[in-house]
Amino acid sequence: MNSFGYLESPIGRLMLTSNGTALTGLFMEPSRKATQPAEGWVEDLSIAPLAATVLQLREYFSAGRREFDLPLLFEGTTFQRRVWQELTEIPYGETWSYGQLARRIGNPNASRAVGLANGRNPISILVPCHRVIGADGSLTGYGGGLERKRWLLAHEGLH
Amino acid sequence: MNSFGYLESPIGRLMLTSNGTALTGLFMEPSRKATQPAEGWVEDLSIAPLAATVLQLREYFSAGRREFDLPLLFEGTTFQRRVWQELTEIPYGETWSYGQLARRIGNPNASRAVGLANGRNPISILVPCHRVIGADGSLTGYGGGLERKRWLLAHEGLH
DNA sequence: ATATCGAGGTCCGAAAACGGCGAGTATTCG
DNA sequence: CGAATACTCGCCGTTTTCGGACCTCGATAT
Repeated sequence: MNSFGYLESPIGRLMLTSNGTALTGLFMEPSRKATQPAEGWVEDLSIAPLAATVLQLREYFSAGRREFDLPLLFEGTTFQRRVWQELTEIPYGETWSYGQLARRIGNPNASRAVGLANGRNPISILVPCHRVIGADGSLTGYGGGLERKRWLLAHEGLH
Repeated sequence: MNSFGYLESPIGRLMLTSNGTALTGLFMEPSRKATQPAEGWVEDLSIAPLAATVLQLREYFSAGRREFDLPLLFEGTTFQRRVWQELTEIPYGETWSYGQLARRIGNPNASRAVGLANGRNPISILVPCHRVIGADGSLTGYGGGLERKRWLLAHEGLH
């Protein structure tokens, strides 16, 4: 049973989705991603994975929570899952470059592909794709808009 | 809720599948088709569509039932559904050629494509693809093996 | 700063291959 | 001479393959 729900946050409304046992998505509102719930989905924030996510996100935004402990389910290609998995290794308040990430997953030259996979990250914030920036320190891009990327990094004490 | 179950028959074990309200598949055992139930499926022959199918199949095999009255759900392309729908019009104990069938659905030259769609028929026996043979009377082919095609036609009093 | 080029995964559309055929010609055999 | 086979070729929806284009980069050269 697929469920979803919304949560207000300092960077706008967030949409959460779950397959019932794990979190499958966390999208920012005005993005061209699929923020529309699919057919047959049920709006219900009370199920365990979503309720826990709401709790921890609130703590992240207001109480300085630095890490998350939630069941995540990555739906994507092998390469994408490897990238997303590795993203969760980036510590709070730290940034890596796309190239660094590429080397970490064993494809030293795949930095551009990493950028692509980064952009397809279905679980923003929790999978901190916002902590990846250009090798020269520029922000380069962000699915939810550079404004939010800047906000998140600042919130984590950077820049 | 997807359910499935097995039924022994004179031509071997049959696998039945249902989406809960209609029959979605009837496969013969040693065929390279997906006779493996997919993840999340439940083995349960007692639900209405499957129970009714079992009943009517038993009558077909042992008591000479000539027609079926069951809720079928065709999952396929537009063309395939048109072919499968038309297949159900072939009377018991009769055979059509692939070309005849092609003409019936309005694509006189699509006899070969009809053969393809025929081979993809997900609901064997009930959708009597075994009643389609070559224009010269040869059996040509059958997903469950020519042996079974011959058996079924003989069972319906042919040859 | 800006331009250039090379890198790798993914998406998309085009093209080709693939069959449970059929009709029309050859060939082969009594 | 027929009447079976064998071969050829066109038919058509589907599947697979293939080639570019695209992109949240990075290193190098102006």
